[in-house]
Amino acid sequence: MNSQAPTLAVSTVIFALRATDSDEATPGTLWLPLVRRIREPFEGRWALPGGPIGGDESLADAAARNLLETTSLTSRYLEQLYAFGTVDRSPSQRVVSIVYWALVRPDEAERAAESENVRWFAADDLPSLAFDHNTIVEYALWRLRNKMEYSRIAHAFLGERFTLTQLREVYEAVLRKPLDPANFRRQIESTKSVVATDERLAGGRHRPPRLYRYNESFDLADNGPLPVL
Amino acid sequence: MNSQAPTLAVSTVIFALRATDSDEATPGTLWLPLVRRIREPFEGRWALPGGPIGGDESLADAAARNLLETTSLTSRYLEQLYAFGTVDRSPSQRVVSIVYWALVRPDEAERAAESENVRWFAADDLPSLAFDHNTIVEYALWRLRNKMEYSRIAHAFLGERFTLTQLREVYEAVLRKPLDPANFRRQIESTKSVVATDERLAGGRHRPPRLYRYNESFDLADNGPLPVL
DNA sequence: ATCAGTTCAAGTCAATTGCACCTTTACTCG
DNA sequence: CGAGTAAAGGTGCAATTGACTTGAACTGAT
Repeated sequence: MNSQAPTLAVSTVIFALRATDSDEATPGTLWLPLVRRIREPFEGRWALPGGPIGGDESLADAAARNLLETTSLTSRYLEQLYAFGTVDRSPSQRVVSIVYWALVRPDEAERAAESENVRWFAADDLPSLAFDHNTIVEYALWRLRNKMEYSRIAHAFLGERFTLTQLREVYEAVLRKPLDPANFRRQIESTKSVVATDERLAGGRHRPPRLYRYNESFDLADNGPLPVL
Repeated sequence: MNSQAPTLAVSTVIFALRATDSDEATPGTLWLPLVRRIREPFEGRWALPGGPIGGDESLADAAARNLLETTSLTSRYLEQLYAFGTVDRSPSQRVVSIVYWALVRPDEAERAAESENVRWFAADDLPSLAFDHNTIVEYALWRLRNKMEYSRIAHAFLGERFTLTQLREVYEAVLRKPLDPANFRRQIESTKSVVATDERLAGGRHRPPRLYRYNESFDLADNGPLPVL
């Protein structure tokens, strides 16, 4: 029996929407940045960004800091996913990982410049990752898709102003199914989660769509009485 | 800056339904067992049962073991709630608590004999607890009530066989609102989550209700692709 | 043995919601 | 100015929900 105290760490699954490189017309697919491990175990393999928890920071703070340090990313949406702690998830050493998931907007995503040790991957087409990180990403994907249907987190993928078509395309990319534009419009408008501005987006070869913004006084996440992160 | 590694612990919020002592007719209210702290900090105050994680057990195993050791309770339903880790939640020492929540059936609940250091409390009427445990219970209550509406966890409060009225009383006790018996019956039957047996419950001064059992091939919790606990 | 009381069980109906499809409007580009 | 395109708004059907009603089955008391 190994009576050594487990090591505690935080990791983060980051999601962003990016246009598929080859085809500009496709609505966009779900991507996530991974970092290459530079030491054993799993040296050279891709893994979720993460690290230890500082003595003077909360768990969410630690997740955000590790995110910034390893990928230069910041996020407007960060939520705890799950604590993973089976005995065999890391060889030789017992590690308990408290995993967060984050949504970043396109402008924020630009900061995660690809390098030798940071690369974006399509969420549906990942390589074999270090530790149990494939399992973790799968669970995060399930949570994202689940939460997409009963909350308004989709907004965290977009910038300040957006059209309803752009918002719908976020849903379509994450849920991987087409949505009826008319019904989508009605549903979103009925929730009052967005506010119409009097601006419009010109440039397309069609009627210019109205730009919307978030309704600040609207709970996007629906996480109950959780202590503020 | 305190660079000491945080201490890791598991705690569990346990829910059970018990008839209100004074009035046998009331459908039952939500209760949870607490243990009295026998050392500083918060010596003498009531707290959630919990303890350290052994080197050879998973997080859920640790929660179940601590549950058994401190309250003699076992549970058929145990799910991770949240990891709490703000810096100031415990004085003098940095503690990260991975909290589980459990549902126990009436026959299981009997095992938690009240003693000097274990006592049942009504969920809506708790004293001031140790650490941030009041916050934790509040969040667990929110999760329970939330999950009650989209999953079939209510069954975890009942024994092998039960009437639809008993099942409805579970919902009424947890959600704190009366439900129409006829509509409730229709909804439950449409989900196929229960199977009618040909037994009936005799003894009441009325038409004997049919007994039902769980549908084993039905996912009660809807927790996605989480690794099996 | 009959009756009163209680609860199970099944059915009705109106209101609401969700979803598929259709029409009109307003703009850009050639 | 006309063709093309997507926004914006509307219509109707099907499924679901909630309030209510009715009849059946059983126990315990008279």
